[in-house]
Amino acid sequence: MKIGELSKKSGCSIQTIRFYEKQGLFEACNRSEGNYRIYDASSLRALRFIKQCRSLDLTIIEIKQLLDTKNNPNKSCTSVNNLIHQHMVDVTHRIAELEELKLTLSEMASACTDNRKVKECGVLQLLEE
Amino acid sequence: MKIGELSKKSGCSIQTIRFYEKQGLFEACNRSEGNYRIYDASSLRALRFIKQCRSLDLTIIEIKQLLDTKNNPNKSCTSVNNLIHQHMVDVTHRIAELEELKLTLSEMASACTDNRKVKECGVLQLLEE
DNA sequence: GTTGACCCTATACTAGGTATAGACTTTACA
DNA sequence: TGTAAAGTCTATACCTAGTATAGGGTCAAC
Repeated sequence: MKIGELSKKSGCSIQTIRFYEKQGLFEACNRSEGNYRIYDASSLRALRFIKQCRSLDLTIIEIKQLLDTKNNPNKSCTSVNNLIHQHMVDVTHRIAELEELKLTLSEMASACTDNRKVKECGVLQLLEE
Repeated sequence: MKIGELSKKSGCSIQTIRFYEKQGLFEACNRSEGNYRIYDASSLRALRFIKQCRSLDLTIIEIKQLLDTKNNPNKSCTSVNNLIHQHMVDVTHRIAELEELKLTLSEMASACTDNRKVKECGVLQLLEE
């Protein structure tokens, strides 16, 4: 199949597929006589794997490491477990930050009401502090 | 005061201060004979305002709009209230996304234990799906 | 033969900075 | 007075994970 079909089947844009290839994440594939990229079912599986990882917010470098690990079936998978665990820690931390931000924003919001003038705006006054 | 002192007092790096100036967020200031930037107390207040806004995750464009609004003291401050409100909505939404991600990650994590081999790794198997 | 859909590469752009290189200015000290 | 160190200047490149565009080539149908 050509890149357009792979794009539709995978849900990745054509640009993204070419981008992944350039990043060394997605193997460069065979080309047709006219220099078109030609993919098969295993390309689709590989791309879906990448997409799954991205949906977990793994970085491209981390995904590369995962792919590397996958190529050594007899090694220990500890690094994979660690990666997931560290991500959970990071996400938990980020959530806490955002909760705090939300609180600050709600305090801001309650410092003012509509229909005031800029010079009386409670929000702007808080921002000045 | 020179940029180094302003940097220390504001907590913004020197690069960041120059970056804000370039973005039109922070007014270009007077220069010394040797072309050094010279700031005063009002520069510090302005920079702190910007820093407050950035700590709320307001974008540079949004901060510009706030600064613009501040220059019209007699206009209504509705746009300021809307900005804060919209940010709360965005943050709330982002938190929900991250909570979902966290759940997915924890399901992933519990699919495997350390000391397995890569080919038996429960995390990798989930990622293949 | 020409139209339209598809594909190619290369390059620039996004946000909010950070990091360098190479040069100039100022300050401190001997 | 000379010099070394610290501070500052501009310009440029880099970061992430793509997205957008320009300018061209390929392929199938009509």
